[in-house]
Amino acid sequence: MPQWKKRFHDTCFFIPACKTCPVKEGKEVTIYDIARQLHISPATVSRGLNDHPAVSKKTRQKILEVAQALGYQSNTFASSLRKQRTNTLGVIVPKLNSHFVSSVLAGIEKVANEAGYNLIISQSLESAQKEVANAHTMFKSRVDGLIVSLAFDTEDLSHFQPFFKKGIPVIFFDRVALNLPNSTHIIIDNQKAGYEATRHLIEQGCRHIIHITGHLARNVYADRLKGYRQALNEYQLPFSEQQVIVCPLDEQSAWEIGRKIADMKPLPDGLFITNDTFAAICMHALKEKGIRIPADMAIVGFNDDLVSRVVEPPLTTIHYPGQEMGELVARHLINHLKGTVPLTHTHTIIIHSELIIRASSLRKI
Amino acid sequence: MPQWKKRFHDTCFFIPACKTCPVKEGKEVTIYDIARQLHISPATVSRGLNDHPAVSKKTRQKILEVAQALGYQSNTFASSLRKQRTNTLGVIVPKLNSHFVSSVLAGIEKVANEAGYNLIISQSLESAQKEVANAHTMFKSRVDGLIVSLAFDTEDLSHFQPFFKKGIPVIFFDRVALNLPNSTHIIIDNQKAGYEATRHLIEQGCRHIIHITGHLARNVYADRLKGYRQALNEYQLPFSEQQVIVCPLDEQSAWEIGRKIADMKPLPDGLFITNDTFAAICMHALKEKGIRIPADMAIVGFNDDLVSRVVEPPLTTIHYPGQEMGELVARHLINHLKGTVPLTHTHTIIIHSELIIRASSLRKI
DNA sequence: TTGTACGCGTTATCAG
DNA sequence: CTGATAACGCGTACAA
Repeated sequence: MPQWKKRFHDTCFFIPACKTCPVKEGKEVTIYDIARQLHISPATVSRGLNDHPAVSKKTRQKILEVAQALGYQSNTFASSLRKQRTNTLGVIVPKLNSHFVSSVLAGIEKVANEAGYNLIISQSLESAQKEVANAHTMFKSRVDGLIVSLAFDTEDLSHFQPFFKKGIPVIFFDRVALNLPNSTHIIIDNQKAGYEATRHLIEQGCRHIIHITGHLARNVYADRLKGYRQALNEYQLPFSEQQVIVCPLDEQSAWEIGRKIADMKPLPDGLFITNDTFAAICMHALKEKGIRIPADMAIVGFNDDLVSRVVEPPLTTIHYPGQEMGELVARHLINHLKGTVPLTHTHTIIIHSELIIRASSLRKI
Repeated sequence: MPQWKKRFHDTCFFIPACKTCPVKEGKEVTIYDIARQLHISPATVSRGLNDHPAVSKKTRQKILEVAQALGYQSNTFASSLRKQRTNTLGVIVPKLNSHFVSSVLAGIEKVANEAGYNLIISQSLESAQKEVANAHTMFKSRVDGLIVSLAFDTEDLSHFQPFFKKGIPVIFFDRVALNLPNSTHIIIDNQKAGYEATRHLIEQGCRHIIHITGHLARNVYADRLKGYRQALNEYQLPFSEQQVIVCPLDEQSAWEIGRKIADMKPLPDGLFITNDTFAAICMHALKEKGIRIPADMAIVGFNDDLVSRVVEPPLTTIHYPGQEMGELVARHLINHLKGTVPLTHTHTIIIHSELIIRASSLRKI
């Protein structure tokens, strides 16, 4: 007698209707329980549950019924152990607490769910060190694929090497690592966005525009700066290093820098800030010092976060579709995992972004 | 010869220095590889890696060295399968995109990490239906414990039954289910908070205060309403159903209701709104209609979200410590899992909250 | 202190 | 179409 049948209580072995035996209290229901119930082999049960073509309609039907009746739940661990795949995607983002990021996550989750993938989400809280820890956890969890938006100050990317070595696809969005070979990036055209934001300010009559941005190791900030300079250049406005303020884009520095700008002489007449929340706080600090927005100083932010619609005056900003980006990222990764699309070469996808003009930058010239 | 040794390449079996055999390219490193390298049994390796007391310092040392050298990663699936535990906690929250929630998550993550637990996070997006799906996923992922803050409109709680049946602890925070037996809840005193917010408005001279809140099936909203009524009662102010507006607390209804309130006759002189973002948008809508805050109408929000500090005027609100709450929740759950603390009876922990007074409600009486 | 042998629940392979 | 059997990698009685 095969080993697995031994688990069956002796007296019940030939009594299919015995409800007490196959499902022991407190024990998980397994394919063996189903198999015993139907007097077939576990192998057939497994096939039936996985829609294997080589199983008759009738048996499949019966298997599903009994599975249902017994409340069977496939054991992911056994399955993952055997299949060497987890059907899980990892996601590492800088912060969960932003409109953009949670839109992206919603998009990723939608696509992942539909494709039968689970998600492990973690935030680096803008710390490279925590990002390394998160990547490590993801690797240990043996995710089938990884989706990343880099932390503020990540420079060394070696924590992704294990993934590359093992052939686990890594795909970046927004805060990407373009110099990394064999990876896919999904971004907006940050240079263009920076250019348009700056040009808009210039067209509104600004001549002395300060640019506040984050760590230039991040593509998003470096490219927006390029766009800013391109616009200045095109309109033959002077540029000096002092016009660019690089800082951590957190709440505290927003207050500090807002106040510092209010004291600048000559007072700048335009601000291009790469973060809405930061811009909102700055604006607040400036108004406290009696500076009128946009009359004295026009402001453009970035991200179209909710806060941009709530501050006074409403903030001109750059909008880009988070949900869409998330869906695209997930779809891309999953297609690759399913072998539909080879992801061999470095690949960059650029999605649309647009300038949303609101009162914070609109003024008569 | 034991079965596992067979995997070893014949010519290498007695040659410990052979680097090619034990670690096959593309293959995972297992405890067998380490065992072969050291000519000991896999059992010893397993014990060594798990700090089992019955293993000599010397062998443990050697095991760790080789593990390090080979880049060994314990296989979670095999381990979980064997141990019947996953060392994973599930977290279901309504929305990731809020200051409060992401603070809580940061707290949970901190404690969970320290205790060696992994996290699976998912958002219900305020939909009961999605919450059910998420709970199901968590159950299939066989989390060791579950942390939940309920969605807006969840009424039926049967999706948590499988957890209770299987003895998996479920712990609620903020949006809890107090009528559920055998579960722990961590909350603030919402009635007290509601009372203090309302009393503050009354003390500022408000006599006709509107309360805007969410679905009263949720404890947080029901209790705040109680507090609101308690304050009115105490100051012998009249109460009618029309003074309470129950609505989905989303962006769109914020605009609508803000405008509706501006047209009310008589115009109310105070608003107590159970959500900062909603309050911020409302305030905006009211100001567009020429209503002065706080002179014509004083406003109190809830949550101390970042937006409350950025709107104009800054919003009086209720602050409660998200990070602390998260740490407490996680610590409680983990203590229970480790068997330190029995979580048998229904148990409620109340943590501190406070009214933060800002300009939106401050006026001369 | 260490080794042996087995089972956790699935799935892949091979043989009917 | 179905069954038997052997892994997947780990942890642990039981034995030595």
